[in-house]
Amino acid sequence: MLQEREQFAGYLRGQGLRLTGERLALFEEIYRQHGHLDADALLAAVRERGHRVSRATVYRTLDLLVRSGLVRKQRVGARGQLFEHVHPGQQHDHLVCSACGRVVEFVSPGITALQAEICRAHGFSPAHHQLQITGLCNACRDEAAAQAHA
Amino acid sequence: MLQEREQFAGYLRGQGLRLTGERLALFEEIYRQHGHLDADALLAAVRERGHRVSRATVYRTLDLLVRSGLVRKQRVGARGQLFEHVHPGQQHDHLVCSACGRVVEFVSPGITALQAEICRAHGFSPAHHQLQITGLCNACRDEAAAQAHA
DNA sequence: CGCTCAATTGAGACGACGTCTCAACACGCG
DNA sequence: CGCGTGTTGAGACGTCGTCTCAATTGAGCG
Repeated sequence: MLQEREQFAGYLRGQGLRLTGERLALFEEIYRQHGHLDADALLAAVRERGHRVSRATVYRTLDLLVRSGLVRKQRVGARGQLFEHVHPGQQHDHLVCSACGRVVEFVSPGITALQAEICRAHGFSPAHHQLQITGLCNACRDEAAAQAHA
Repeated sequence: MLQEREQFAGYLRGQGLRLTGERLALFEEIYRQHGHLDADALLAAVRERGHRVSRATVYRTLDLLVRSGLVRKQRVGARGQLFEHVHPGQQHDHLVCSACGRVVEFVSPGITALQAEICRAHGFSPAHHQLQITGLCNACRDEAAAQAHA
């Protein structure tokens, strides 16, 4: 994480921007979190630690983090966008249960190869991909089956 | 399309719902369109043909079409959700240019196999998937290169 | 054919989410 | 210290989708 922090600081320096307390607090919080979280959750978590930060600053800082390549922004599930810090060399994707909304992460080694091939065929330079499989998780499938019986 | 219309009518009948003029107009319009479109575009297209339909009805009908399995709803690109009628046996995915926002469809035969394997490993029953590759299209890559030169 | 009642609709209020504006503030530098 | 630019918070604003509710429609039935 120290390396990432240096990357963030370097990006800001290079753009003539400042590494303020708010930005640092948001950066650290997003790296403390294991999975994805939305802007509101991030705001709540940072405030929980005693920082006074506004919603606008959360979105502005997330935008900077995305630009610096440290954070990924995705639209997954029903609404809103989720943020998560980038895991170097290990991009994961999502299984979404359409009944309970649960999101499970998985790693798909085969996807990257397919991605490169598809992009070559269409003249695209891929930056990253986002695969989302929608379906029913174990629990919800069983529940649906039980209801169908009754 | 007659078959699909029958499927829609059958779904409605089965639920004790009615096949009204508004629903039929929306159904036909979404099948006239080749690719994806958003709710506003659909509303405009239907009004263009002389039907008076409200925004609420558009969303309500789209929901019915999704439930009946005829239409797919996806979040792709920056904001909003896109709708498109289902092409039987040929699910396509999307390349999104992060510079100009252009969306290109492609078919990925290998994805379905990977999908099934991943779901098996995680105890999911897949309903469908959504793969989105973000990057730069040919034109925008050239433009970016030209700007870097100048 | 007209009744009845549930389904459907349109208009607009509402809610979630993200962006923008602007005045006040902070920080680096001469 | 004072200047200038970057940053911030509060809240207004815009977009997109949902919800409410009164008016309307339409299918089934006598």
